[in-house]
Amino acid sequence: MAQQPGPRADPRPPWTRQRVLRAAIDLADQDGIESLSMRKLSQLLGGAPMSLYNHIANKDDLLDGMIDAVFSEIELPSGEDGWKTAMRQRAISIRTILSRHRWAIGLMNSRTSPGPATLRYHNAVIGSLRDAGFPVQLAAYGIAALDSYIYGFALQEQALPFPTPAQTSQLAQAMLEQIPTDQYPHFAELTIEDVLQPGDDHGAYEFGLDLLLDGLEQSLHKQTTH
Amino acid sequence: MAQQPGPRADPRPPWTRQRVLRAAIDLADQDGIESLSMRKLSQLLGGAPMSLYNHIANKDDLLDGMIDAVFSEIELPSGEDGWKTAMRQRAISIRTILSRHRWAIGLMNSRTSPGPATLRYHNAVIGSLRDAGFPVQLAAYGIAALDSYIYGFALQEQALPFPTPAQTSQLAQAMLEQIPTDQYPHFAELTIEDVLQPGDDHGAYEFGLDLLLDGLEQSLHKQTTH
DNA sequence: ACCTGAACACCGTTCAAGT
DNA sequence: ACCTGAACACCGTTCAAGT
Repeated sequence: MAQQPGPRADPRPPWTRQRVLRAAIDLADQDGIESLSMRKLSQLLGGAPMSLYNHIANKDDLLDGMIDAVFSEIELPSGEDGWKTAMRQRAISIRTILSRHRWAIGLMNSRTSPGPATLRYHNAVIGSLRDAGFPVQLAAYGIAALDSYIYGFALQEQALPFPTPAQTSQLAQAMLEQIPTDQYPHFAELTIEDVLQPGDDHGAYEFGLDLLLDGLEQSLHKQTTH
Repeated sequence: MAQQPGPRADPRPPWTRQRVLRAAIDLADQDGIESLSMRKLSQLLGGAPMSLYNHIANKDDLLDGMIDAVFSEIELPSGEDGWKTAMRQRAISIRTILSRHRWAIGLMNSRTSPGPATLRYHNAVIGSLRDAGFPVQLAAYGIAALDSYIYGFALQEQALPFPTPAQTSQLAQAMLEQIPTDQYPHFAELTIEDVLQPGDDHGAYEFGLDLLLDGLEQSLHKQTTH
């Protein structure tokens, strides 16, 4: 009986790269990327810091793996409902995922050795536009514009120190009270009339997104009718 | 004579907050934000780590000061040539400045105690749109869209590990050789036909920027003619 | 093949002591 | 008022030693 402890009995399952990555992502999700240290991670897994190096090369490799895991969470564009729908779904999917993995935003585009999920994803995104008739150059520009917007918006959302709109409003209120509002009337007005209003600003995201998508559609028509 | 050493003679001028911030920015510009440590900074200034704390409260305060200094470098919108020109100049100005201060990109929107230069800047940007007839809500959405694009584009440029297009092409070439290109044909095609071509892609930045500005102009007309 | 303790060269910051 | 050495609680990683 002691030889067959069953899957739940062992408090310390053997480490794998998968398990290490999962624990690292959970830690970063909960406590922020600045709390992710090799020492804390090993402690969370119930072992010594150096044991990690049997499954990952170093911290950089750890980050590469974490980012590839995040890319694997993004829904691939289906290609059935047209490029515009595909790009809108992509934008919304990334926003949702990055709200769970706020630490990932600055890293999604800065890893120089992309994993398989990252490559599959990028290939599908480009393919969605190319199949819809986008010339290579316009596809490149279009994706750069959309990605800039998507990651930039996420960057600004991540900058909010609290996840809920109510808490954010409260902080904005406190910030505003420390500022000489008569010197910055426009700033004060916009903060009061917009930032202090609750609501998760789904509107703001789609507003800019649609400006880009509609503009891209016009660019596509111009290029193809010439 | 020894009492009057002249400005160049003293190798260790007294530290001031100004001088500390300047040295910190220079260090971050040259070696990256991860190299900016209190210890290295104090060494650069020719003193002990703890001496820094006579001029700044802690590292967070140091970052606050650095970011406010970066905001002070951005040209304020003049307001004479219309909001569209003002916003385009703002976008180009930020891109130029963030190429010098790549470490700043992720921090511009995440500091919760904005300094005077930051407040003056934001107030001027909002004012530029409000004076042109933008309702508060549309100004807020418009700035959010533009800022997302501006910072997101900078984030992607910063992600490039080398500052010059030639070096970047070379790295992309090396990356591409390690990838099974037949599995990712769209990715390979775009990399070869776009990324590997030299040129600093001024075009890509203005392309997305104009999509947003033209779209914003249409939104403004719609709102004001109703 | 996988794990690990000790050690090294780093961090930011507190505290107490100097001038 | 400004500076600083020692100390504390942290880092990532190398190396040598275990099973």
